[in-house]
Amino acid sequence: MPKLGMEPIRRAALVEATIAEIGAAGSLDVTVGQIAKRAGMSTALAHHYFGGKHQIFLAAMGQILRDFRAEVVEALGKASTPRARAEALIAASFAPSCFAPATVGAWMTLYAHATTHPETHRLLVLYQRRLRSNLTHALRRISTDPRGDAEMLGALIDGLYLRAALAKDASRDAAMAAALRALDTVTGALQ
Amino acid sequence: MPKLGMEPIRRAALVEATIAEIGAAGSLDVTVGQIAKRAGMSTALAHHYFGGKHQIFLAAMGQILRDFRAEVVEALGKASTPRARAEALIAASFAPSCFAPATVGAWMTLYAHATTHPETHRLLVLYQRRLRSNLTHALRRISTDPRGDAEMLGALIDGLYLRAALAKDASRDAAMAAALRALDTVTGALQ
DNA sequence: TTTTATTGATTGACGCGTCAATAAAAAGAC
DNA sequence: GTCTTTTTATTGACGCGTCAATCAATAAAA
Repeated sequence: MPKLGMEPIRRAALVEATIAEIGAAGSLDVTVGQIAKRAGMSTALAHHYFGGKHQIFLAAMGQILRDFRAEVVEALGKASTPRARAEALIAASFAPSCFAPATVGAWMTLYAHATTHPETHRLLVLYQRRLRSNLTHALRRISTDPRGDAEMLGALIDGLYLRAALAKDASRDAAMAAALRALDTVTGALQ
Repeated sequence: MPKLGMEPIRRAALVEATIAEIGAAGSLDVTVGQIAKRAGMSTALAHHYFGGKHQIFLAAMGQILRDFRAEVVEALGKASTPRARAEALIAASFAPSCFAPATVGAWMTLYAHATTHPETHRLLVLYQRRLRSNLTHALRRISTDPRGDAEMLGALIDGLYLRAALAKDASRDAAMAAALRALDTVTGALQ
């Protein structure tokens, strides 16, 4: 009983199932069969709509980045001062959703695959460029070297996230506190 | 023509071949067959000496960490002042050998697998603990908060490495410079 | 003759992607 | 308003390749 206009629904279901399956497995060692099963369809249909496994994964990673971006813009919207903008960026980077198993697994494999797959690499640089741009803008009035400090803070956020996400006792708060402390140090002279 | 005492030789050859193959592929998507071929033996022999693929990879990652550690202790040996020790740790973390394709690939997959494989996770925390310990010791006399600053610097180093290693134009120098700048900031008050 | 070294061949499983077939909705023909 | 055709949806089955791991067999050293 083919209902028309299923394509967007199926695609969304597959992306969601992919993220869920990545979270359950903790890695990208997930088969198309598992994903299709969770999404309630056959493997053939998954291939029909996406063309291949790689494209399914790419869509899933893109979705995760889009979700993260939504969280960022929402947090930035509530911030009025430069300082609040910087804090919002940090808070978004260490939001609970970033520590969901699926998100962590996706990020780690994003890193691992960035070295080989150019499309994956493009997704990663997109994220990094946006974060740097946002941080630079936030620091424009409260740092003596917005560019350099933004680069430093961006790398620090990634490093802290890496450690917190991989630690068994997900120490979200400690990581966020460390990032905020660094922000204090950076802006200390102008505050 | 079985020569005796081949086991350590074969194991070393397999580990070396694994690292080389990871570098060539840029990821852990490497088969036992490829590794064995590069090491000049049959897949059966590789299994005979290591028992399984996972153990071969684990041995290779352990070797990479051991190589890194050797580089660290050598750099630390040449350093006499606390400041020089901190600089040596940073220099070792951004040494050219850390940017060899094989090393980058191994690190990224180490991160990716740490979420699932406990043994891999143990290797990672071993590295992190050592780096933090070394940094804390180096900062003991030149920072007002050696513990906190060591944690921050460690995360910063990881984050900077992550970005530099995955950038097409491997910007080693810039990353190292950023880390040294952060060291300046941290020790500024006591210098 | 026992232990160590070594491999070709094989097995068993798994997974991606394809294809033919089925079914129903939409669009066009008359 | 029926009949036909095309488009969209959907799946079971399967081919083809890959790969990890095993085994039986061979050969030399102890």
